[in-house]
Amino acid sequence: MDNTKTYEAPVVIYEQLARIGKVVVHPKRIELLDLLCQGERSVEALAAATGLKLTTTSAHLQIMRQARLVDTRREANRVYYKAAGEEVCRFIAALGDLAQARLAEVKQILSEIGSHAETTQRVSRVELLNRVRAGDVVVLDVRPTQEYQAGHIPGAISLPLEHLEARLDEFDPQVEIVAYCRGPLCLLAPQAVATLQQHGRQARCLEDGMPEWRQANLPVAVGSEVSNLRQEFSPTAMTE
Amino acid sequence: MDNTKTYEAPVVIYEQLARIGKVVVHPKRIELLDLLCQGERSVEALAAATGLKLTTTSAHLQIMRQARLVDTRREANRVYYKAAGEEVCRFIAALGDLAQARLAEVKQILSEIGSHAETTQRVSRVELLNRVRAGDVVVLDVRPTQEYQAGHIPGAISLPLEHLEARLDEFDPQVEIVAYCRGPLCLLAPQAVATLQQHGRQARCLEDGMPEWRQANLPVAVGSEVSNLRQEFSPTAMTE
DNA sequence: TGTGTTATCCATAGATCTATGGATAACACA
DNA sequence: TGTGTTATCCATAGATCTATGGATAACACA
Repeated sequence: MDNTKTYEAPVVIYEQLARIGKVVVHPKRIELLDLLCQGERSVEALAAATGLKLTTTSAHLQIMRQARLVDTRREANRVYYKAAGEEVCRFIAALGDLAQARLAEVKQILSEIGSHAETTQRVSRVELLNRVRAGDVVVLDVRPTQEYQAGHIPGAISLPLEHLEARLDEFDPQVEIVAYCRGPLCLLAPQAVATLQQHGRQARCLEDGMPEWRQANLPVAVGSEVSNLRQEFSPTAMTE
Repeated sequence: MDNTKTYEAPVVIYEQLARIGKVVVHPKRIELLDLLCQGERSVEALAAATGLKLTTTSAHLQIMRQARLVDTRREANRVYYKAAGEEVCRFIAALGDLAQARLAEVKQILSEIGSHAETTQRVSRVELLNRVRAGDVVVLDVRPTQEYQAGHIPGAISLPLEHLEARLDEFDPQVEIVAYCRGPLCLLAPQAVATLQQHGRQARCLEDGMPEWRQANLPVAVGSEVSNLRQEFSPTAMTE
């Protein structure tokens, strides 16, 4: 059978797809991409967030850049990376969906950590918007402060998960809390809700997370925001 | 900063996602998955289709099986593989979309090969259905015969691309031809249309390919089908 | 049971990838 | 220009992946 150009082109196509596949073969690169879907970050910040050495982080970012999945911007000494378009974030979301559909382990991890959280229905974005207007709900952003400042739901309080337990008594058991984080793959909010529920608070997760909120074209606030909890915190405490 | 279980769970999640990412890091595995989205295949058939040795093919399939992206069925001596659900095919489609959006090379390959084909609008599934009923169009399946037999558009003629040139004179220049293949990543139909147009035939591509036709819940025929071209071919010629 | 067919398992050479220390580059600011 | 900061480049040891020949397993059929 002749093996001329007729079949060569499709092979080339698959090699191109594999360039993108190459990015998502390494867990840390998926984590980096997921972070970059939350907003732009410097290399140093990405290294800190993922626990990688700076040089290793940079090496991973080069691989992502070669696949055209990230864009960069230089500002003074710093280079800021971000996801190169919505398609990238949608692809990562599709990867997460597939993993949830096919890998029992993922389902199990999600349900274990968020076992309490998952027994209660998640709050829809529309419902949250209405209740924020009505003022009968506390919105809690449990991501790291940096991500909160890059963009959060207006009126949301920043309380990174690791500080939640120390500040539990600031929450009124009578007022429902809606927590959110990075999205369906992120376990920060389910963990926060589990903790809150264990301590007698009414708490639920928002459906999905911040990137999905953004994609739904809902309002996004940036920077610090004055806390509207009963007790005021000092700004330094808020920004870690 | 404490590095206890708080941040451990998300890491585990990304490792699970990387299990799936691992599948699409190799061009041949993407090709195999794309083939398996066309219908089930024996290991031997997959080896033949991709040009891999049998043992290599089997090794790739094991990796895909570990990621739960394929299901198997044994029938006598043969083991038949298929994509483990629609999510798998949607994921491969998402990968293709992302590649098209981000990689200029992919756009270029697609437009080069199908340069003529792409200047003319593709035919929508609805339009094709109507015109098949009206009988004023020839539908051409240019995939390998095996894939045609696993499922094709009712009334379509099987003419694998490599035999097209030899049988060009069987097509009436007055009747429009609509060619289809495996989907947006497959270049068989665009190549066929380009060849047909170069020889003075009216030809266009169908939007997407067979998997998308299936997903749209449109009728699918299986097995051989009597040709409805002006000239009849012997069944042996039809089945390679 | 014996023979033939198809797929998987096993072992391994060679290729590729990953993490990282050290050097270098790009920049701000004195 | 000199110094400090941030990121990339370079080189490389060690880890992982790929292709494949040979052995084995699972089955049909005599």
